[in-house]
Amino acid sequence: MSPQENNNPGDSPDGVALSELQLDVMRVLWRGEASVAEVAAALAESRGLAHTTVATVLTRLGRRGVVAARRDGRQLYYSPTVSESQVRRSMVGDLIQNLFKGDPRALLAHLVSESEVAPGDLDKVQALLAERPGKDRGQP
Amino acid sequence: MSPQENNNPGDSPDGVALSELQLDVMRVLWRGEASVAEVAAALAESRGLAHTTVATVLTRLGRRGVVAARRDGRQLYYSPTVSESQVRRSMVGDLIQNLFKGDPRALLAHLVSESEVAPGDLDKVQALLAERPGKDRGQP
DNA sequence: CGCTTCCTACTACACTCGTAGAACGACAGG
DNA sequence: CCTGTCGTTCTACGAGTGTAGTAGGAAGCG
Repeated sequence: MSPQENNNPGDSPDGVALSELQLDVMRVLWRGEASVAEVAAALAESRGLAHTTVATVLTRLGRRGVVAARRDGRQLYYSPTVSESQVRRSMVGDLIQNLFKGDPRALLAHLVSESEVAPGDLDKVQALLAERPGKDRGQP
Repeated sequence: MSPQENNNPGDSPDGVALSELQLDVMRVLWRGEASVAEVAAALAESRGLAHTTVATVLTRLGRRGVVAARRDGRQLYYSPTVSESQVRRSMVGDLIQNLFKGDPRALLAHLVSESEVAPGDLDKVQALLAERPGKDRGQP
């Protein structure tokens, strides 16, 4: 399969659930386009992966349409086709659906009761978000 | 494998990540001990599963130590060995770790910026939690 | 020009999950 | 007593994942 046109006709992945490794890889790509070697290098510290492993992961992500590959010489440069916030939206949504009956406020309650967030935090968050409106909904 | 003593020596599952189906099954058990048939019946509406499928799922959950089986005649009655909030803690924790660099406040920010929770919600949640202190941390 | 090096593509394997059929044993009804 | 019924256990299979080796081609070095 040529990696350029590896996007199946039924593309545009809206339900994007990624594993831990896949997220680690994506996080590298979200910092900018990267070759297999660059991704492998970036993950070398945290995980000692063979670089064919990284290649496999990227190929499979490509098959799922969540990254796109551009060939330059014999090197492949990968870039994400989904933004981080898109993935967050999707995965947090799934979690809320599965674990909190679809009620986001139940998750909030969990956070508070687990002392993960304090009463004052919401104000701060609110203030922060007010400063930079729009944020990064939808990738550039 | 006899389902009574199916708990591996390295037991006590603290990292409990469950799939959607597994959660559906657990939700039934959290309402009280149930046989395979009862679980299958409870899920019959939402999912048309063969009851051997349910049996398989329960067996596998048993192997992982998240449910315990009690035999009565030739029937097996399953009950959870982990509480719902334990699972929530674990899975929300994972999500925060993987998607929000371990910062719970980043998840809160996401919730707010996605308009999943409104500014006033935290107060309500807080009030609710104040009424019933302790809640159900750790199963009975 | 030939050999080493680097990269991708293919293949492989162990494991989990969703899903379910087949086999087998026990119990109840005629 | 024999046979059907019901429940568990075993086996199976396709898909996805983590992980990596091998093959094959291009590119550079001497």
